[in-house]
Amino acid sequence: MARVIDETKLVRVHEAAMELIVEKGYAGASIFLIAKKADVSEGYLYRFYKGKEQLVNSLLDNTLKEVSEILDTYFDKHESAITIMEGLLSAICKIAEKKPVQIKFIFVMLSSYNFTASEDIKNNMIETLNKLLIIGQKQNVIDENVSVDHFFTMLIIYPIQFINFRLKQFLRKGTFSRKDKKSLIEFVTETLKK
Amino acid sequence: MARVIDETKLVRVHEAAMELIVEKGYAGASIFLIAKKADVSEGYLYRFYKGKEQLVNSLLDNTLKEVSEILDTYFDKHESAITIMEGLLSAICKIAEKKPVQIKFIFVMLSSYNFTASEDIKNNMIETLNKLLIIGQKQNVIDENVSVDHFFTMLIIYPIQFINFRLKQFLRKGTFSRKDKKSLIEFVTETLKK
Amino acid sequence: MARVIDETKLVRVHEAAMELIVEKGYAGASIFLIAKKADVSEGYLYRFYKGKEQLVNSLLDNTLKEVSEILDTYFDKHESAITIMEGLLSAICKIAEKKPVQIKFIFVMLSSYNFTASEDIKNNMIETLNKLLIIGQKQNVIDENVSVDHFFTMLIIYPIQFINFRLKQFLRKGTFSRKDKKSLIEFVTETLKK
Amino acid sequence: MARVIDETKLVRVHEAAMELIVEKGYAGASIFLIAKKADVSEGYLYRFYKGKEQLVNSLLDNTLKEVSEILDTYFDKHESAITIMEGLLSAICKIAEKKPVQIKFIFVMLSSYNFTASEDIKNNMIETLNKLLIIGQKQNVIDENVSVDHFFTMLIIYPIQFINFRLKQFLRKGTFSRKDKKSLIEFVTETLKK
DNA sequence: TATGAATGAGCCTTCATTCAT
DNA sequence: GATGAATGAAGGCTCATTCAT
Repeated sequence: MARVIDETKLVRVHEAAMELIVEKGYAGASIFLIAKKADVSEGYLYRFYKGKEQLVNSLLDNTLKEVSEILDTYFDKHESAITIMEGLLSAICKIAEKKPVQIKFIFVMLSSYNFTASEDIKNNMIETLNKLLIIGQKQNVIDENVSVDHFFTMLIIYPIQFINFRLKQFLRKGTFSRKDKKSLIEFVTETLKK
Repeated sequence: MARVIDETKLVRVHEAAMELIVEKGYAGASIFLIAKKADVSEGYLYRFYKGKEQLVNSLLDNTLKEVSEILDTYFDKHESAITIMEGLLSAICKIAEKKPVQIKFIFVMLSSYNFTASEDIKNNMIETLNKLLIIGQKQNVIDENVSVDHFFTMLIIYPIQFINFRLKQFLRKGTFSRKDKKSLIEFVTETLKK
Repeated sequence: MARVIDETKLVRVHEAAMELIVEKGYAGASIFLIAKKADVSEGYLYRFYKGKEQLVNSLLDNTLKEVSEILDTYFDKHESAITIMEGLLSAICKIAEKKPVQIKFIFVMLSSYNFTASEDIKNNMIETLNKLLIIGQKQNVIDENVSVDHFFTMLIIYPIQFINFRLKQFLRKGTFSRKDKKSLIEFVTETLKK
Repeated sequence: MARVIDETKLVRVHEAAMELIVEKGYAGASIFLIAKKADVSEGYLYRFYKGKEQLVNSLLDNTLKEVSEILDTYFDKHESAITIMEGLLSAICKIAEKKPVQIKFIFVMLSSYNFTASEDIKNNMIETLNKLLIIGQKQNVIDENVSVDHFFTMLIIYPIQFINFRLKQFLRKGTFSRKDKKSLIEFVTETLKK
């Protein structure tokens, strides 16, 4: 039998790729650098992906899918819109604490005109958010005048941006604390309420 | 007379660079493409910039400076915090209508860990925003609990993101209408108010 | 028993290699493709050959040896030069019908400055052709003025080229029929006669 | 004004490419090696060709066109089929003496299943050869039984093969002398006559 | 023995940058 | 001053080869 596939390796490639893309941008994250950081040969990733672009697209999809699934899970488990929203925000913050690269990666990729989330993930997310908005408005925790666009931007984009400008040290030292988390959740839910 | 011609050329280079970076990303916007689009030779820009990176950094600074100056202008001319904020938001929207490339460019560049606004511009903006926040809270048009971070994210980042996800057609067809403008200004000011 | 299985495998590798080299050239015939076509692992052939180049050299030698041995066989069995030549030409045509890959392979490899027949095979062939030429001239079936060079080119190279330009569809649809065979044998023998 | 194009450079690239392809095959002739041999930068040829394949295709076309044009010239200038054929053969031999690389290059490329002459050149050549065959048969210098296929193979392919097996030193030391030229022309014309 | 996961040298190609004109 | 021909470093990718299993 031939050597067995080392699953750790692929994970290392994923992490190295995300970190380098965040740090140096898509073009700056060369295959050489990614492979070196992941302690893997340059040819390795071509066993799993057709090329660099496919790797990055797959990474973006998986990362967004994670957020999308968190939303779905909360949506399925709970009835209260406020609980769902707080759960989602809390989950996003937890990712920011535990795996800040992921949030940075989403941040970087979402703001590119070259990469977009796959239609499936986008549609699924929009659908759930639509339902959540209606429920929230029925339950009087979201203002009647809030449109889907603002709901989406406020609930998903705003937190990601807020967290990242922290991590990017745009305004102050780059950490995202428990206090920030509380403040963020409150700000978003209050804003949507009215 | 000769000077005038030069100025036009450089402006053409700037516009071409921004358009191409927005469309194809930093790496996709090659010097060849930029020069071609600007109807200028490839070597031309090296008389003014040390290289591509310096050009782009300069572009980002100038674009942000424009926004910063709009803020300063409104801040100097008006006493009412709400008027200043509405003026700023309105100005951002006007840029989005008149020169959408600029807003797209800021959007793309801000969400990159490679490029950052120069310290000067950043500091000046933060200073003014700080003052505005305090005035706004005194005038009871900004909630007491709004921190500088949220104020900045909501007043500057949120509009840019909102506009761009429109233009990027993330949620729906990519236009930014007068109605959107009104809705955006209302949403932001209402949010900050309480 | 185990040996037999091995032999089949190696034969499959040989055939796959020749087919792919003919179809895609030396560089296009990758080890991966050869192994896949032969239903063998990529590492397999390295048990028998030092590398790709050795494999191909060996293949060329074996294929040419086959032709050389046909010539020797006819030469040993028959006295009439015309019978020997016709036998050889007929045998070459038969290969072209039964195993066209072999003829294509010789065609492709002979016209390369990278690969040459091994000295042994070359020398043996030249020796026999020399004898045959002398006999043929004694028997008045080969013109006195025909040199070894022309004899070799006409008897061996010309048929291979003629067949291949047929198969390559250079002039017309790519088949090599019985009529072509007759025409080829006649043309070559007539040419050498006078 | 910018630097002026150095025509010599491109010629050097062409020669280097042909020489290396002859010596090491298409795959062995790397861009690095070609550029080095031509004393040109690696990126140079991409100003004129889209890639390696286009360069080689263009080279093949130009080389074949040269032969094709020689044929046309003789065909237009002379009435006698034997003069035309002798002229063509003589011209091919002259190329072999003056620019042996060209003949070697045609030899190598024609026997590849990956590269073919462009349809235009092929068709033009076949057309002229067809006319020449008919004229030759009318003038009793080409046997009635010679088919187009044999005519083509004998008049074009045979000489190229003969010359190359000389140059390849398959049978003897690799030169192609005046005596060889005479012998070749005689052999081909005699063969076709009867 | 045979496999095929993993490697990394080397390929083709792009493109920021230089500099002769 | 302005051009654009030329460069060559660096990029993405392929594939012959190795070797743990």
